[in-house]
Amino acid sequence: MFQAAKQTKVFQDVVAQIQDAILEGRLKTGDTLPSERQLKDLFNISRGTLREALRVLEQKGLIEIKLGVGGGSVVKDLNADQVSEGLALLIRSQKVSLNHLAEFREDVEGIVAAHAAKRRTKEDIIQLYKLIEAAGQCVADGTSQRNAFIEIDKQIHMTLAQVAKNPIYLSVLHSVHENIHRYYDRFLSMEERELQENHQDLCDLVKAVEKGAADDAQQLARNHVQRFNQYMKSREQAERKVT
Amino acid sequence: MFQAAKQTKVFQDVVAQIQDAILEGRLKTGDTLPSERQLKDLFNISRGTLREALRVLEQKGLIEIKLGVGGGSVVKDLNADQVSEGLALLIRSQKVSLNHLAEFREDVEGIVAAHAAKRRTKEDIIQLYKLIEAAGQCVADGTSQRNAFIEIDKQIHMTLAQVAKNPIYLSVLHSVHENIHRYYDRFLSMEERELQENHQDLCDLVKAVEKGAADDAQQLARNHVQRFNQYMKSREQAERKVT
DNA sequence: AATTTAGAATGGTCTAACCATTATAAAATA
DNA sequence: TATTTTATAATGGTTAGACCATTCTAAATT
Repeated sequence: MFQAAKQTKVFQDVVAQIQDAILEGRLKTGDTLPSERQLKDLFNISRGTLREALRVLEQKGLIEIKLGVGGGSVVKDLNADQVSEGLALLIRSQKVSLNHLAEFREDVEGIVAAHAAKRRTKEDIIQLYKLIEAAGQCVADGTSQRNAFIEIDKQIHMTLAQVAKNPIYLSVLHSVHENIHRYYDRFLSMEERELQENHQDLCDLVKAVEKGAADDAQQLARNHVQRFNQYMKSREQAERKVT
Repeated sequence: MFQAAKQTKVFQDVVAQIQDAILEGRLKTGDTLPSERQLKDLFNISRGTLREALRVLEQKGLIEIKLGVGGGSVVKDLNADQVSEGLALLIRSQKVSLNHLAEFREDVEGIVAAHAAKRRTKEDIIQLYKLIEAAGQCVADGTSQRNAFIEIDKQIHMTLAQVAKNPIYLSVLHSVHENIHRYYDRFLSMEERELQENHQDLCDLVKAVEKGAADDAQQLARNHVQRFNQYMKSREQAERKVT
């Protein structure tokens, strides 16, 4: 399956060979690569060099390395984790502010809603209404279910991205939510009134999507996100006063 | 509810320490880390383990490793490379099609143009007109300057993203262009008429940005990208017939 | 039958050496 | 003197072999 390695840097050649095998489907999600001691002989390299290659593949999100008997390198299902980590690094290095992220989210969620309104199927709508109902239940249960509500809110947004039928939006939105929450979770303490407002937003949004009203859906999604952003900013300021 | 208790793996601890130092500014862009043999003593680990950590940091885009005397690990300036590579992997693994990427680009370039129209300064406009002029020169010089034209076209789009004053769009668009060109360069063979059309598109777009007409700018940008996308698709079909 | 224990396979780490590349200083040359 | 060549040394790249830590499995024990 593999060839003996040669190039300027040996480990890069190994990375390229295994990566290609994965991307071309010769290695599928869930497949386990041979053990390090077998691989090093297959590639005719030392174990240290092989391990550098595996570490790179792991960091790329292509494999996962498990310990112990029956462990080894398992081919991972590709997802948005890398995009997400890239964004996270940009934020932590202060090249991107949370305001930038908030604006970006507002734009993207608006577009996603518009696409969703154009492409939704009956099944999509059914799924969305299930989530809306679950969210409503959380609101009815009061602020104790706040975290549950926020989780469902996120699920609704991600579902809309799926309904939009363009996986890039799914990846991008996943990254955005991932990073927004990483830095804003500490502020979350919505009152019941705010929960209800948010729930109403989502109801209106899903209705617009159901009707296929792309422009309405886009505007509703933008308003919803904007409200969230403003809430977050006011929370941030409140915290600064304390500090 | 709980978080992983401890980093059992030594190299991960080293990655975290160096990464934090970079992100918190204790290590700045261009700084050179101590040599591997010094670092391994500082961390009190073996060189192999240290090198695994450095490989991870390199893959994350945080450092660059140079060979020879005076070489070593240099702190890199963070850019969109990681986001870009993430997207590239998603495309190569066929989780994302080029049509998806084209749609995404159309949306994003439209929004970027709208933001740019709202936030442009005099200096921005001057820079844009310089690029427009350079592009016009390429068109005048005929199809031999095709590649130069496309390069300037790309620069105009990236400049608009800068004018939009949100670095996320810069990163995202950079990633999109990177990946579009990686897969479409082979098709590029525009005729003079098409070059002129594209140039006219860009002129109109910059004028709209100058006037602050966000909606117009958005629509013009979308049309421009859409034309490019359609051109690419027709090219792709033409190639398929040959095959 | 359930539990405990021992073994073996696998990744994680360490040590110590040698190879390959490259900037710099020394030496040779024009 | 100025330029070119060569040697040196520092640095990353690679190798080899050993041992430790984790974890699944099967044997041994209860």
